[in-house]
Amino acid sequence: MKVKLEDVAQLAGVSPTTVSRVLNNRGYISEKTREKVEQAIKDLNYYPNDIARSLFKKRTNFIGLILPTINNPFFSELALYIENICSNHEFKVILCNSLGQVAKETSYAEMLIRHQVDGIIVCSYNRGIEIYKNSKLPIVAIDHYLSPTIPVIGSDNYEGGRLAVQHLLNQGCKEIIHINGPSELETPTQNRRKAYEDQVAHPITYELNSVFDEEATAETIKKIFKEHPETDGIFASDDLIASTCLKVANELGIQVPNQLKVVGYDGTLSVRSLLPHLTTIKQPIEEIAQSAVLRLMDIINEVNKDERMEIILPVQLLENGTAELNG
Amino acid sequence: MKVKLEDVAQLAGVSPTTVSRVLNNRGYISEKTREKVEQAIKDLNYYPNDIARSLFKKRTNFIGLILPTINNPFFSELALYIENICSNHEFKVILCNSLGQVAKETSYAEMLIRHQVDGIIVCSYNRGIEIYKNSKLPIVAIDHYLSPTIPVIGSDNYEGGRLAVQHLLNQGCKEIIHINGPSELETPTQNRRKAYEDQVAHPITYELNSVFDEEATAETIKKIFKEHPETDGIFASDDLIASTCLKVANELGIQVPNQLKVVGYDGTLSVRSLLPHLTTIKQPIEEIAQSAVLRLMDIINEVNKDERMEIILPVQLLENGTAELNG
DNA sequence: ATGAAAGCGCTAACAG
DNA sequence: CTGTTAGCGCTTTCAT
Repeated sequence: MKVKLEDVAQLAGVSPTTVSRVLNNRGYISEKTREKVEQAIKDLNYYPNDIARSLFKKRTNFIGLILPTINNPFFSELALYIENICSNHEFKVILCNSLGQVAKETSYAEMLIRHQVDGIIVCSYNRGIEIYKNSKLPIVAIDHYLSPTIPVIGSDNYEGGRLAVQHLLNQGCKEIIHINGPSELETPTQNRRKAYEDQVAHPITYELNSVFDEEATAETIKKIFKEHPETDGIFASDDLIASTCLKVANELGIQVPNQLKVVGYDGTLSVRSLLPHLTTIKQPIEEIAQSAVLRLMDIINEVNKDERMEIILPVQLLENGTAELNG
Repeated sequence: MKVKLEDVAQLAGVSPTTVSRVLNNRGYISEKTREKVEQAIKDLNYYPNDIARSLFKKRTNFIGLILPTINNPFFSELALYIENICSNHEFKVILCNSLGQVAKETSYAEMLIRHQVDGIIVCSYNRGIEIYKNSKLPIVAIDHYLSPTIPVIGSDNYEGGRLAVQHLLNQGCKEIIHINGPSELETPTQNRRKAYEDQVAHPITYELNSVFDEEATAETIKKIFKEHPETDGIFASDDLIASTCLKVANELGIQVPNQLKVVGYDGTLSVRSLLPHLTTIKQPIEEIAQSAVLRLMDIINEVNKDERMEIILPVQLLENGTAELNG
């Protein structure tokens, strides 16, 4: 059997209450008693049962993190920062990969509620998860509008789009095409598209319906070059799509940046390391993580509960080579 | 207040036991009663409290996943599969990024114990975490020997090293250099090095002491070219290192694969997508995840508890271009 | 400065 | 087929 608080009390010759006091540094305890108890804890190699504690306290110090897939440079970097900040605040993270499936996401949300998590950070792509709206659970969303009562953290997507397209124009591109995810998703990401459309005379956006299917992405890109051979600039809504553009261009013998300039989006550490010459818009991922966690904790602790329903952080253009002639 | 089982019982006009029976499909319940209860559950929007349930059952259905950093293609892919398989088995995953720090890893392990996780999957690089050895908790390790009682899951590192070096030799390399992590870590990864040393006449291995510091890695690689300008082949112990080799070679005007051939290791989906021409050794990451989770569940459920202390899965050479003249 | 007792929300004997 | 009761391990009034 696992050793429990009562065993410690017995060995130390005190009551369970006293042991609890030592554990939590609460109330008055004589130095002698404290030492006895601490010795007993060591002797028995005792670890408090946080499940029992949570049951009593109605506070688990767990938060749920729901994202489409952790196996994506943006989400894994975000998750790293989120988990780190949480761990600094004594919070623990339950990882949920929704895989873009509504059913999965719903069942994760239910699981988290049943497990009494103190809050949830959502960065999924799914719409219409009613549970988010009905539940009184503290929730913050990253880059997605889930409901009017759920704060959104994100970066300045319009400005990011503007920077990307402006850069391509500055570099002499005449025929710029935009590639983005499905437009029916209500995500601030669509602001990248809006910025693009506001800046070019005849905007042409290609929509990907499965962002995580590289084959399909490659096919779409091939279609672009077939349907619009005059294309000399591509603004991709993320770096993975941009990377696929480079690959397809390479296969087709199109030279980058001479014949085609490409700007990506996200600027994760992984992509900057693996694809150092990709010009991209860098999101402030660490700041997004920080804001999301702090905002969530505010809601959990009921401070500034209803302030700032939207936090927008600045982005940055990284000129690395795929969109510049003189690198 | 949160609605609890008792509230459901009251509304349905039955005892808490009956509600519990409906919830768990245990024992005999009349159809009428079941319907009443289910209606009450719906009306109250009731979700069972898994914390209370866990306390009673002494089973949390939580497992801890300890890895150096989720922001790494290998670990994030592994984590995706692990979490997925767990979720299929009704297990939930607590994410822990040890950041390669012994203190962090120890405190994570303690946290997991206090939270009564049913088991832990460890893929960290840290040595001498005593807690793993002392605790009676079910643990499996991925690619690391933690103690004689802890099963290890990994792929065939010696064969992987052999394949990589043999390939470089077949492609005509005369002076092959190996880059690896610190040799004092007792990881099966060192078998990649051993295979290399067994196959070349005058093995030269450069050791990185901080695998996750790209700057330092780049410096080391520059040193290689300075100290051994005759180098015409590099076998890197992971793809990120290989990628840095490509970058440095590019900066130095060394042509790949003409003047220098590079073979990496891991073959993650991310790297294959971002760096499709990198020749590498592909680890069976999904199978590793599957084996680890199933082995852990066997230990948790006390079946085949002491069988198979080491599971070694096959690897595969992916010829993509950085080590072949005719691609 | 310390202890006794009640209870967090749920489940599982045991009765009936 | 359903209810009563005790208890999972801990914390916290309330006494003393």
